[in-house]
Amino acid sequence: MPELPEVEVLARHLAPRLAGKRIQRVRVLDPRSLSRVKPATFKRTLIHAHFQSLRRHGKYLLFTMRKGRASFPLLVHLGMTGRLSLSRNKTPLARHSTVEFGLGGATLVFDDVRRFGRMRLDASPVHRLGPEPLETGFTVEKLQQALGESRQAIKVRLLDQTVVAGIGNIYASEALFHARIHPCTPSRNLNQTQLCRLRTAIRRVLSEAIRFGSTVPLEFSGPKSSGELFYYGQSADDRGRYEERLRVYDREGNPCRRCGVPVERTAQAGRSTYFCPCCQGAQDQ
DNA sequence: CACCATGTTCCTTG
DNA sequence: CCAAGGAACATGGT
Repeated sequence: MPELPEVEVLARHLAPRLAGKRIQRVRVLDPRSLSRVKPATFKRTLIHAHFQSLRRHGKYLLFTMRKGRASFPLLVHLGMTGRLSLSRNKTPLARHSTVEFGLGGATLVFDDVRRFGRMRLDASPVHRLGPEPLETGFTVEKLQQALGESRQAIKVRLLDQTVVAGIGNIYASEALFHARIHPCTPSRNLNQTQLCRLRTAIRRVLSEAIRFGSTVPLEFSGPKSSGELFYYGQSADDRGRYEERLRVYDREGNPCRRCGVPVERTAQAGRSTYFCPCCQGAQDQ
């Protein structure tokens, strides 16, 4: 589920609810969800620690924990299917729970079907990330500088987290559609106009998704019922609204919403790319 | 059974 | 050095 927008929405949801909360219990149900730290160390370090702050960096959630006078990081990456939910119940809607934090009255659950998500106690991966696309400093010059002189296809380049932080497979295709750039264009061939459109398109698709409440429809069932439950929505209504917003992703063979020509799918770096052959025609220049 | 999947990392080949 | 491709990780949906 998670690209930058989902992680951002999740961070905004959790930050105020976790602030100041103290971890009373740590359960590691699957040690594969931990990276570079043994379960015993993980538990010993986090037990009795407080949540101090939470920030998103790319697709990472960076929690700053506090224990006594010392602060330390807790870094979470959701992988493909990771979810974090805060629940009052003892049995949250988590069928594949791998790590749980007992907070006294609530439980923070890390649920991850495919188990590509990771938790760790160092923030080093954050330092390798490229610029944050939604920050004011993300100018055309910054984007150009980040792309460098690479001949790599722009779609593949956008998935590189050291180039720009937080763009995933869905928004790479979506941004290139809005920028009217063919996904196979060598990135160094992009002219000033295209770079300008690309910058705008990236910021547009990401911020629209955040505004929407996230792309893979997020659902807050909490405010109505338990008050603290959070998970990705499943309703057909949510999915419908979500899919309506996508212009090309997962729409192979369907008419382009702009010109009506069938959307095409191709594979790049082992992943699907969707584009409109008419609106995103030329791959040179 | 085959193929696909919102992510990252590592390795090999050209 | 760069780019591309594949595999690995693990599980579920179609």
